[in-house]
Order: sequence, then structure tokens, then C-alpha cells
Amino acid sequence: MHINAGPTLDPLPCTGARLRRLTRRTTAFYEHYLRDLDLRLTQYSLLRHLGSAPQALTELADRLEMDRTTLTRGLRPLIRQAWVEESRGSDARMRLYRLTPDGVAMRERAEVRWAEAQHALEQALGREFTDQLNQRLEEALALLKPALPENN
Amino acid sequence: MHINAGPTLDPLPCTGARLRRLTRRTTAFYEHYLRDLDLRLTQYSLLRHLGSAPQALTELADRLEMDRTTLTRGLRPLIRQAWVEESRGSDARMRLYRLTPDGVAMRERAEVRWAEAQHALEQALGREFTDQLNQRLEEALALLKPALPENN
DNA sequence: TGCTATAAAGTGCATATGCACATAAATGCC
DNA sequence: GGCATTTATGTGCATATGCACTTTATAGCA
Repeated sequence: MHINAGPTLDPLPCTGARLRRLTRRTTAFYEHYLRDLDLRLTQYSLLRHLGSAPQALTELADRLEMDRTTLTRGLRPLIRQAWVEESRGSDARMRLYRLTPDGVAMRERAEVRWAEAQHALEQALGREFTDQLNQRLEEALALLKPALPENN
Repeated sequence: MHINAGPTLDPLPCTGARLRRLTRRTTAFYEHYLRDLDLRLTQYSLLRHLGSAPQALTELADRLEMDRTTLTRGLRPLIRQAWVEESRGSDARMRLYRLTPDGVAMRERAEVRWAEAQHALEQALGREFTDQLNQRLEEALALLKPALPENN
């Protein structure tokens, strides 16, 4: 039994908190479909952004707009599963990553599940609403890029 | 120097990945303003949802729509700073949490910064766009609530 | 009164996230 | 060629996130 079981939910004046909240729920939605592949949404995203051609860590981080160090560690499970292979190029500082054949196969299996999830999401939200939401998110991403003075 | 420095960014057909991406960037935006208070956005959110009246963990988790166990650990730093106090009620299973006077003071200081951040965000995105984005996020949250069969 | 079912919470595990700091290799001058 | 600077990456630390499993306490019923 709860104490102080007040009104349902606060109006949430904070856009950031609202985003985090929706992201939590949406991630759970997708991961429900990826579950028996034992794949997280982020990991699927990595598979999707990797190819058979070796790619440098920083390059990948830029494309995904993720922190470099998050990626370093996020790639490790994929390497452990032998879906991704690390190699070195002429520049001995760089780490290059590419999908293995197993990784390509896994990505294909995952894409089926992802498509199911995406479809189900569009069903739940309505196709038009989803498009508009995607639009807004994309727009916000573009507008927010130069918004932090320190990041320039 | 990068290898395979292809086109800028993929169109991102995945709504979930887009959400995660925007959330990362937006969180960084807010946390820039909270930085010298050494407060994360999530922690600010906790302070905002706590009061002087003791609240049970599960009740708080429901209100924030966060996982109970995430909350258990998320509250610890706040307790360590003595902004939040844990207590027990008549039901010996429950943990009750409330803001200490220091916690109230901290919340007030943080609200100033939060307001600056929110205002700056609305500047960056445009006021109208922000309202519409908030609207969509709220709508999506409402629509997604019953969307996972397993969650019923 | 006991026994069972349920409810509240904690813990272990595995990622996800990003900052500050450290290291190593390549670059650019002089 | 040799040294200062820049670049690519790794590591330590502290949260954030959520699932599976465990523990403890209350509730409900025979």
C-alpha cells in the first residue's frame, strides 16, 4: 500500500525530464522485440552503423553522436560475441572496427525484429504522429547542435 | 584523420535511436547549467519530486515512472549529501523518503539553474517549437503507456 | 493460530553515459 | 632530426538503467 498516493502525474515542466522519461519507455518498447536476441537497442544501433569496411572509433562516435568512451566500452560486448572485429591501420593510434560475417548475419536477424518494433510503435502512436514526432526530434537535434557554447 | 569519413549523418529511421540521441544532447544541455551545483538532471528531478512529507519508494517510482531499483541507487548520493532522509513507517517493509531542510535549500538553488537552462533551451529551439515538442512528448508518453502487452 | 500468497525492497549483474586524467603516436616547426 | 603540439584512445570514477533473483514483512484465509 502506498502513502501519499497523490494525483496521477505532474505536468512535468522540464523538457529534459520528459525526454528521459519517454526514452526510457521507448527503449523498453524496442528491447522487448530484441529480447530473445539478447540485444540492446544501443547495440543494435551499433550493428546498424558498422559495416564490413573498418571504421575508426572517433569516426563512429561522430556518426552516432555518442561519447567516444561510451563507444569504447559499448563495443566490447559485440567484440566478445565476435560480431565486431577490431584492427589497426597505418596510424597506430587508431582502432578500426568492422562487422564480421557473423556480425552481418546478426544484424540481419536483428533488423527483422527492429522492423517489427518500429512497426508496432507506429501502430501505437499512429503513423502520422510518428512522422511528426520524428520530424520534431530531428529538428531539435539540428537546432541543439551549436547551442552549447563550450562545445564549439 | 578519419577513415571512411562518409556523408554527415544517416537519416536514422529508428525513432528509439533518435530519442536516445536527443536525450543525450538535451541532458548535456541542462547539466551544463547544473554543473557547479554538482547535480545531475536526474538528481534535480528527484529533488523536484520529493517534499517534506515522507514518500514511499514505490510511490516515488510510480510518479517518476522510473524503475524502483534505479531509484534506490539514485537516491543514495542525495542521502549522502544529506539532502534526503530515509525513514520507516508503520509498515516495516516500506522505505520513506523526504527532503531535509538542506534538501529544500538545495532544491531552491537548483531551480534557479534549471529555469535558466529551460529558458536557454526554449531560446535555442524557439518557444513555439518547444511547446509543440513538449506536447508531442507528452502525447507519446500517454499513447505508449499500454503499448507493451507484458506491462498490463 | 498457522500457512500461504502477496507486496516492498535490496542485491548482483550487465550495460549506458560522460567527465577528468593519462598515454602513446603522429605532426609540425626550427 | 628533435622537441612541442596535437590527435586517438584508454582508464578511473560516479551515476543511470533495468532485469532476475532474494529477503523480509504484511495480509488473507482455513
